[in-house]
Amino acid sequence: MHKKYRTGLMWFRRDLRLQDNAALHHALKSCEQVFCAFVFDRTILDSLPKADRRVEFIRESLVDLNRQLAKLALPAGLLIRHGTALDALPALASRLSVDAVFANHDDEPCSLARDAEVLGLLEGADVAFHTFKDHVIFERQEVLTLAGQPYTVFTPYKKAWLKKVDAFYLKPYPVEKYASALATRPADERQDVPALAELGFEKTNLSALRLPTGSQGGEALFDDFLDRMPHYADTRDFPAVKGPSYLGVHLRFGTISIRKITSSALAQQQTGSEGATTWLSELIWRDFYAQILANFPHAASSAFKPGYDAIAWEQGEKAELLFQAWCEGRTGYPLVDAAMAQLNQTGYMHNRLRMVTASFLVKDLGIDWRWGERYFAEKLNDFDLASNNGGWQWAASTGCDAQPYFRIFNPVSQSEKFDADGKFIRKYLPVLAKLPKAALHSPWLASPMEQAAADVALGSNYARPVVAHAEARALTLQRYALVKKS
DNA sequence: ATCGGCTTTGA
DNA sequence: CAAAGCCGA
Repeated sequence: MHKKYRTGLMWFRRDLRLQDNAALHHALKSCEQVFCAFVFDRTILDSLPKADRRVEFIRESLVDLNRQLAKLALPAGLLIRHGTALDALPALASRLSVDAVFANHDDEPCSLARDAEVLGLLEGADVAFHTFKDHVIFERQEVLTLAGQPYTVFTPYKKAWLKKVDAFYLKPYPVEKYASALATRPADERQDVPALAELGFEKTNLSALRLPTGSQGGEALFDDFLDRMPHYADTRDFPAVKGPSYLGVHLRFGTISIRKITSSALAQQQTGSEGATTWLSELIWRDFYAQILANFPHAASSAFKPGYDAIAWEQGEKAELLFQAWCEGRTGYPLVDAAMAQLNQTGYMHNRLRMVTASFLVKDLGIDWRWGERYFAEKLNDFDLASNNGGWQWAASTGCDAQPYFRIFNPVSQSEKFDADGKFIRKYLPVLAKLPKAALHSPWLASPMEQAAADVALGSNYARPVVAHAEARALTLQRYALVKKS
């Protein structure tokens, strides 16, 4: 059988799986032999904290990937580099005498710029660079309005998405049956994955969190979610309930196939499952925001709606202190503080709470949404620029299809509604655990006797509210009213 | 070009 | 039930 290339290189990035992988599939089909590589990219890694759960997640997922490669074709395995992509890719291509490099799309602005540079370098060395859609169902300009423009409102986008989706777009890209094209890893390459310390990182509490890594972990989590999917619509809003799929981090690093889980959601939807419909909607949100970022990259650094960059956010020392209090979960609003504790301790935050904490930062503290966006970017295991940015802009009312600015979450009613018996708050704020249910959502309203009986001393072992919500709300309405005049 | 409709609400 | 403003057909 004649193939287009003799030797290819599969460059893994945010697609750390062998099942249903577009670029790998195409590489194996078009090359007689395919090497597999991963680069721990210093341009990304060097700015991360020394203990970062994502780096550990990636490393463990690579161990899994490496093991699976060996299982598929014994002499195969990952070639791992610690450096910059700009150095490593041309070097690998030259060392292995590669005719073409294969990778999956990553449409974040920095990644696109990096890939453009890599393309230039490879072209100069007469090496082809092929990239493929892999981590969304529809990307870039695939779903457009009748006028041929990208959608900026979710609901019509979703309708068009659902109309367009069919078996063709959900078909897996098989890998296993082409495994014979996997190349033998050169004998002088190390066979294991570097330890965290070798990469300059420290161990985190990842293993204690029992967050399964690698595509094996992704599959296990998805299997676990399948039984819960029918209840998703009823359970997803309550942070104390195991309602969500917890697949965010696996979608982020490609340790689960979006086509596989979307097919499953669509199939369950056919059976009339409301939960599947709601969950599918969440997957479509992910495509929506990826598409927004690809078509409107300015949103990565400024308000989607230009006028909103004129808002005068709080600045200076007072704002810094309030921001610190928010980051560390010391705002005095239990649901907000418990949510931030969850983020800080686990790298995960329940989606409902992402909205609550974002709304609180922007609309109660009057702080620039980008500060919060940056903090989430540093802490979230499942951090994805497109979704994180979209979520923050939505909460700040600066985005496309944003929440109207006068809609301001009330942190106490959200707490009463979505953590009614305080199970979540008690878990992450044990200091409040003894407060009766009625006092838990707004401890400052509890009588001194009640507080004392629960060993709560406001201003000492738990914060007093840093702002009064009603006043903050009024201020925010003023702050945003100025936008209309610009 | 008009018009229905807009994830997640607050009071 | 009130609260902009504009997207998308």
